[in-house]
Amino acid sequence: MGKQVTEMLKGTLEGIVLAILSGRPAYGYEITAWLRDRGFTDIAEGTVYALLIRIEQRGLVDVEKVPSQKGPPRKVYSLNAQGQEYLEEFWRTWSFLTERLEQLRVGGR
Amino acid sequence: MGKQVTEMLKGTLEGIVLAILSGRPAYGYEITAWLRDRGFTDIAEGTVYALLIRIEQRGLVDVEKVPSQKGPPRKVYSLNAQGQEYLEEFWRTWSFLTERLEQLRVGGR
DNA sequence: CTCGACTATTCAGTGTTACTATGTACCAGT
DNA sequence: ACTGGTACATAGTAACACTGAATAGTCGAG
Repeated sequence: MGKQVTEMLKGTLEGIVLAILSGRPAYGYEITAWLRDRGFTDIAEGTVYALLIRIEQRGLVDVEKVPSQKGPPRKVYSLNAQGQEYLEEFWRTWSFLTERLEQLRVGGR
Repeated sequence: MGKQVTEMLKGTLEGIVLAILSGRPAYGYEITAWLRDRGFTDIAEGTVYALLIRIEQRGLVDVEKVPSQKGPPRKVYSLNAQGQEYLEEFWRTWSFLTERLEQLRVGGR
């Protein structure tokens, strides 16, 4: 991908991760793999972990340490009520943005 | 608006401004007013000017100083070929992002 | 049993971007 | 002159993603 995506991801990557977690609990390595799978080829691992710590400190997710069969223990994150609320706010903001952008795209004026 | 929009705008505001300029040339004050009009209520003036200087230095726009009837001369920006190309790349990146997000929104998985 | 491969997390340092808060300057109408 | 609207610029700050590396556990191959 390119630098454009990197900058565009600011603010949205957080929503993406929260949206993933709203479907089911997940841990960092898993989320990174998921993103890579979906075409976000150059999201650094470190980025995801930093983001997870951030949303944990803001109280949007609950964390549980789960032993793994093949590696160090996983930190499994799940969306809590506050996170759910924040995610809904995220979708509203996202809708607002996409609407404006769509207008610009077709109208160009 | 809120903090969420602020972060989401990083990377997209640039595209928004370029998209505006693809419709017709415009100057900073005008662009700011346009944005405010469209609901981007708390985009600071300074932000737009800084952005314009950035894209000018990257060679995406041409600039012309035009005297104004009511104030200091305007710096009118217009999209050049390189900017057009960059804008198209922006739309591709944007499409990629919206597709993923839309999938996440409906699927939640 | 050691080495490499894969799993899994963490962290220090950097660059980009938008915000806040000013400051400068020009013009019109009173 | 003074005020208000027009128009641009800039210094300092905060947030976020990236780079690059370090740390650590498990497993299979040689």
